[in-house]
Amino acid sequence: MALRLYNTLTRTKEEFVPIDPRNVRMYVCGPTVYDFAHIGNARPLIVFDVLFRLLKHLYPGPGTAADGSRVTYVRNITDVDDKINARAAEEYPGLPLNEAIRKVTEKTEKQFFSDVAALGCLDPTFQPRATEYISRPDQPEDMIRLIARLIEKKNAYVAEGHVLFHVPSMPDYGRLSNRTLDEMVAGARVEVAPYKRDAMDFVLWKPAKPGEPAWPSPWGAGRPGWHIECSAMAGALLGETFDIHGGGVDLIFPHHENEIAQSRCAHGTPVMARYWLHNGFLQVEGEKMSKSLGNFVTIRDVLQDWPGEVARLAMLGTHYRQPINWTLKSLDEAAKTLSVWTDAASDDAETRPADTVVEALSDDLNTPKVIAELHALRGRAGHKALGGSLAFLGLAGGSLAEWRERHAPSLAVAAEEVDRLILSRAAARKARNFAEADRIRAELDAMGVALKDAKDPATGELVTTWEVKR
RNA sequence: GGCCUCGUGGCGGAGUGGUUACGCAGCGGACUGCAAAUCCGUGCACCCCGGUUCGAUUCCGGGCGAGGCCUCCA
Repeated sequence: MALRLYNTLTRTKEEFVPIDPRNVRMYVCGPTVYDFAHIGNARPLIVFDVLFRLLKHLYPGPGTAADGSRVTYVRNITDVDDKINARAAEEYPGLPLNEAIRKVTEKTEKQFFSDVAALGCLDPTFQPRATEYISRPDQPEDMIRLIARLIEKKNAYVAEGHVLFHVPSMPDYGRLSNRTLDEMVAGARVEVAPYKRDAMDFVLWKPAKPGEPAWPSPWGAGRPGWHIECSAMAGALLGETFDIHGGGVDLIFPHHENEIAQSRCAHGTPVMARYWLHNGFLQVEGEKMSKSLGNFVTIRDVLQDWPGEVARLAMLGTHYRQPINWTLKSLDEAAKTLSVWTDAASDDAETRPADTVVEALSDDLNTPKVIAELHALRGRAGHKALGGSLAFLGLAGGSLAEWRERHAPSLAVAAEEVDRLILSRAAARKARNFAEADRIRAELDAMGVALKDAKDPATGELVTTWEVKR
């Protein structure tokens, strides 16, 4: 079955045809490591992890990717940025800035890795750090060489220690975000730095202020602009043109537009990536998530209360391009649903995902449809492929079981006491003394114990089980 | 102001030019001494106004409403 993906570049759903089926290549913009990742950050992590899994499934077997498979997935880590500097100075005022920055990035990165793993995401093939690709002679591409090439090709110029990309040098700049230069100039609301030739020009390299981290370059000691990082890392690890580039909708402009400008102009290629995928935004309880509203939710916060698989399922309940409303209710529902599925799948030895699941995913990652298919799978005799499908989707991580165990409310009385009461109730029922039986049931209920009567299908005998009410 | 996305039943959320989404909740039934749990069944929808069409929730135009981008942002 063919994979179809919605391409922002063409605003249509297109059949996915890889450039090289022996090595399908995908790049996704990763985090800037200055603070805990929030639940909005979790969306692209999960969405593109699902796509990664799907690609691996659709392109199985040995290939020419770095790990010998047929899929290469790159998700970068931005570890050089103004926000990092600001945070470092704020958090470790006594330390030299470089040292403080290292502390912030290391700590944040560690937390990030633990967050994504808990959300059931597989490790990407590469997770390059921006600082490692400023100058990188052992790789086919790095930021310094990329910038030098852009200057050489007259797409960039040096001004007051900065290197700037000259936007008008690229005739079809704006294709991804579907806006023309004129429109952008008309809409510009930012004060233009005096050294810019054009208001739209953006920074490739900027001089470091005293005390700030700096790397040597032909244009003086400084640091890279944000956009050039992704162009360099993608170029180094995926080549001049690759298959899929992903990220949040908010990155379309200017980040992805500028990435395209840099990479295409430097390489002289008609496209940077063939398919551009963008996930929609996330709201929390119907409101925009922001620190001022006090509804800022980190992944860590969520994982404190919920298993990663539940958060993942809640996220996949909405199609990735739609806005999603992150609510307690949806988490609660996801927990219930996943519990039911997990119980049903416990005797399912299948390791492959069901065809219907793969089919739904292949239609532009229609995960809500996938969920419907999982419900259908549960209804089917033997639950064939339910377990395999859950594992495939990263929904069988095992922390759900721990969570259910942990959230089973504790009981004030000993289990033996409960068993004793159940026995006397059984005796009362046998004697058709229902008043007494109901009294005992009410007593247990008051203790937080719920009873379930069932007939043993083999013997026809009445069996009473109990559980602690939540 | 420019650009983009979206508007489906009580709620969440797919999809389609004419036949069931699916889940939760509700309702009915089975089971039960009565319940609970479970199972089975089931009602409820396509923002408004025009247009195209034999027929539109689905296509086109307009309106209203929500969100995003244009500045760091997933």
